[in-house]
Amino acid sequence: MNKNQPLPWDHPRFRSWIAVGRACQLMQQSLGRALAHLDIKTPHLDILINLFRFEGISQQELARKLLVGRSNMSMLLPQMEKRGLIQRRGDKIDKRVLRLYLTEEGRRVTEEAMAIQTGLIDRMLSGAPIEECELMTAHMERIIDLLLQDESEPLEAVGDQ
Amino acid sequence: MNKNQPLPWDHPRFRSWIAVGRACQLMQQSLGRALAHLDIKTPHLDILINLFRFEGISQQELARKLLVGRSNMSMLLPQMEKRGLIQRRGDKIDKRVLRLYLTEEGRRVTEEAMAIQTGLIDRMLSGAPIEECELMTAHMERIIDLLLQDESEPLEAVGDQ
DNA sequence: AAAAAAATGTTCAACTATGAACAATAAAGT
DNA sequence: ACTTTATTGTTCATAGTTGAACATTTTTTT
Repeated sequence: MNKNQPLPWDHPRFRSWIAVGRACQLMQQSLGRALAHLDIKTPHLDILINLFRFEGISQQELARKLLVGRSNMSMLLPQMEKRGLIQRRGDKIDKRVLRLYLTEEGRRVTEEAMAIQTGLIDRMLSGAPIEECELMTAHMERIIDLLLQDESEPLEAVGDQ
Repeated sequence: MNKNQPLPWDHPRFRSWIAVGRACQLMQQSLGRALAHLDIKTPHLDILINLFRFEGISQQELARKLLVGRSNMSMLLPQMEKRGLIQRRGDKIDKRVLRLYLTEEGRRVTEEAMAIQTGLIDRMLSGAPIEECELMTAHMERIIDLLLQDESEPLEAVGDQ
């Protein structure tokens, strides 16, 4: 089509997003290493944090919040239950759903892991004033909203050339 | 330790980073869907973009740029070569290294895929003025630098309690 | 020059994540 | 009440990613 278009790396938004992706990737790796001594990995922490905040949530709801498939939860949760971090109890009125609760041990591990994660994030974002962080949050949440909308729609024509 | 500490979701930097992670996750998924008709996936595009920019790079250098292991490249590159997107030629002076080049087909696919990706990014970041994008880039690149430093060091005590 | 150390790419076993097919239960339609 | 449709969680085959062990080649040390 249009040759001599500005190359992507001359495009501020493109460069910006590439950097975001790389930073995420490295944060994930770094957090994984920092969590090793607690014998949990980052997917487990994601789960624990959500249970800490939304106790009694169902597996389905949890999967939606984490943007993963239900089967993923079916893999991870039983193993976390065996490790004594969480407990699964059937809902009394709807016998299909399993509701999730932290054990005492789970709550302890979660608090410690969250302290580690918060410490890491603080160190990494120490150069960003609070207002700039909140601005970033706003941008990211807008992106999340837009993409969740897109997920419902089948996506017709992309690009208007 | 300290009970009654402010919970992480009251912490602006924490909330900010969680949102960044979710946005990345969704962007990845969305880009994957938008790329399906080209018969490539996001890891392939990452590779293609880097070859587009740094033609003649070695597998090792490419792996470092993408923050993945060498074995990953050994898996993906031969299959991309069979698909006719790239070509691997041994370095003349160092017989260990394989240098990577785009084929004509590869360049064509890369340009189309980059247009799709740029379009998606533009749409998602349309609410963010250029200066804010560049500010974000600066923050992210600082994080990347810090984390790459950390990777070298063994990481001693975390947290100052 | 010979030996030791390092670097590059490959292979392989282990682990993770995913989506489709499935069983059990609930809700809606008739 | 009975049938159909939808929802929840599980299982399984598939595909992607990783790190360790390895062969080959280069660099450094002796």
